[in-house]
Amino acid sequence: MMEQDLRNMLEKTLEKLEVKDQAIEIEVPNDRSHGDFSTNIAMKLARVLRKAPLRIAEDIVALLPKNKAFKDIAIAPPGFINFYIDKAIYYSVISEINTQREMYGTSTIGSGEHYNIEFVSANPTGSLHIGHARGAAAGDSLARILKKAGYKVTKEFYVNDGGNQIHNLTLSINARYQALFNQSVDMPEDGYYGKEIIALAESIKASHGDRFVKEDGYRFFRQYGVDYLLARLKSDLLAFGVTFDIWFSEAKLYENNTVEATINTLKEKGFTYEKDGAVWLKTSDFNDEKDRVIIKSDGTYTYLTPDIAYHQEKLSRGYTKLIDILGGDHHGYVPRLQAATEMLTGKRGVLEVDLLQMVKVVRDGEELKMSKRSGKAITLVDLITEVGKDPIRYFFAMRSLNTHMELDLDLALKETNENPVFYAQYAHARIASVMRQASEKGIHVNTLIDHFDTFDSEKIDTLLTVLVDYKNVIEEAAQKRIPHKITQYIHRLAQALHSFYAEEKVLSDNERATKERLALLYAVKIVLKDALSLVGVDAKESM
RNA sequence: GUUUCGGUAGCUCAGUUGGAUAGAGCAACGGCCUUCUAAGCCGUCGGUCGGGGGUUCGAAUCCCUCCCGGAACGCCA
Repeated sequence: MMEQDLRNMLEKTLEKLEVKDQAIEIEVPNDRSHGDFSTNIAMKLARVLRKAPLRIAEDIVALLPKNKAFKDIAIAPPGFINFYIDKAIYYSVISEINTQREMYGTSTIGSGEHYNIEFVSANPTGSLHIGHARGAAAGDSLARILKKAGYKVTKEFYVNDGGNQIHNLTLSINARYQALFNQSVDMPEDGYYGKEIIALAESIKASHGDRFVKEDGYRFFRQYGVDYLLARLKSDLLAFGVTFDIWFSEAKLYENNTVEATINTLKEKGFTYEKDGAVWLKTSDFNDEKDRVIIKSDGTYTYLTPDIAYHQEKLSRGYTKLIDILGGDHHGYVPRLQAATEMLTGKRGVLEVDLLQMVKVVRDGEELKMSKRSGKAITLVDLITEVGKDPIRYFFAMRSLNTHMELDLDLALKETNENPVFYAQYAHARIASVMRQASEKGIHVNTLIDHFDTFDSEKIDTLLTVLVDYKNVIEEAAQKRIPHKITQYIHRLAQALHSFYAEEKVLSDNERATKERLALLYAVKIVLKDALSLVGVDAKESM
C-alpha cells in the first residue's frame, strides 16, 4: 500500500518533468540504512534527459507531492532516491495480522487463474525414492503458495497403470511369489527388484497360500500388485504431508477412448503422416528437434501417445494453465509434449514444465549410487522414519527446483542446529512458551491493541518490516514459482524474533509494555506458523 | 557431436527482466545463561562470482569464446 502511494507520487512528478513512458522501479533496499523504499529512476533518466543523475534526483525530490507517511527522503550517489517511512505507520500491521489471522498475506494476484499441477506421478511398481520426494515437496509447496496468492489449484497424480512396466511388475511379483515355494522362476528383463515386491509376494502367500503355484496367477498378481503399491504410495505421501485432488489412471484413457480420439484430432488437423509403416507427429513444426512416432509399425503406441491424450484430457477440464513437474532427466521430452499441446489448443505456453535436477545422496563423504536392479535406493519412507517429515520438507523447499542438490545423510540425520528447520520451529515454540507463562500470570493478551507507546528498539522495527513484507514475498514466490523464497522469509522472521527475544524481556513489570509486546509476538506467531505451513512444516508449541 | 542444468566463502546454497560495500546457513575463532526455552544472542574471520574478451555511467547478472561437472539425446517407458 505504501509502495503504491509512492508509485503514484513519482508518476505525478514525472508528468511535471514531462517524462513519458518510463517504467518506475521501486525496490526495498537490502541495506535498510538506505531506506524502506528506493528508486533508481534518476539514473534511468540520465540518458533521456542528458543530465547528471544527482541533479535529476534533486529535481524529482523538489517536485514530489507531500505525504506525511514518508518521514524522510534522501538522495544518495550515484543517484538513488531513498524513502524512509514513519515507523508508527507500521504499527497498524499488528492488529491487522491479529484480526485476519491465517488470512493475512493472502493475495489476489492469481484470481481468475486455475492451475493444474501434476507431480510425482511415479509408476506403481515400487517404493517412492528420493527423487520422488523432491518432486512431492516441490509440487505440494508450490500448490500451497499459489493458493495463498489467490490461484485456484488442482493437484494431480498420473498413474501409469497401462503400459509395459506393469507387465514387468506382474512377472516380478510372480517370480518372488514362486520363490517362496522354492519354485525357480526367472525375473523378467527390466524386472523390479525392490524389497517391497518381496513383501508383496509374502502378503499374497499369507492370504492365498500356494494357490498360484499350480494355477496361473497373472491377472490376480497384476491387479493385486497395482492396488497394493498404489495404496502404499498414497500412505507414504500422506505421511509426507502431501495429498492429491485427482489420481488419474492411464487405463481410463483407453476405457474412454481418449487416446484414439486424440490421435484422430491430430490426424484431422493434419499434424501426422505415415513413414516406414509408422505414424509420425510433426512436432518439429513446433520447436521440437525432430518428428516423433505416435503409432509404431507394430501398431502399438509409444509412451508419448497416451501422455498426449492425458494432457488433452486435462485441457478439456478448463484449466488456465497446466504445470508438469518433471525430473531433469526428462528435459528432452518437454518440447514434444509442448508441441502436442500447442497442436491441440492452438496456443503456446498452456503447458509449462518445471524441471527438478538430480539429488546427489552422500553418506560418509561418499556419493551413494542408486541401483535399480538390486532395489537399493533411499526411499521416502526411510527418510521420514530416520530424519522426520519436517526437516526433509524444509530442506527440499530451501533449494530452487532447478539446482542440482546434495543431500548429506549424516547431516540430515543430525538433530542439531545444522538442520535449519529447528531454528524456525524454536522461534515459534519460544513465543508459545511466553504466551503460556503470560496466561499463568493471569495476563490477558489483547491482540487488538492499536496504540504502541513503548516500542523503542530497532529489533521491533525490524520485526515489523519483515511482517509487512509477507504479502510481497508470497506474490513473488507464486509468480516465479520459487518455494525457497518462503524458507528464506521464514528464516528472516525467525532471526528477527530471536534477536528481539534476546534483547528484551516480554513479560516485565511494565504492564503497558508487556501488553504491547504480547500483541506483537502474537502476530509473529501467526505469520511464522502460516509461512511454515506453506512448505508443509508443522509449527511446534514446545520443543 | 547436439540439447539441457550447473560452476558464487572451507562446505551446502541464495542472488542473474544490470544498480549502492556480492548474501545466508553450517564450519572456524572470541564473547554472553541467578532473568520469559543457550536448538538462542552478539562479534570476528572468510570470495580472482570457472578463465578470457566485449557492451555500459555501472556486469555475478547481457553478448562472444574457452574450460570443468551432472543429465538427456530410441518405432524404451
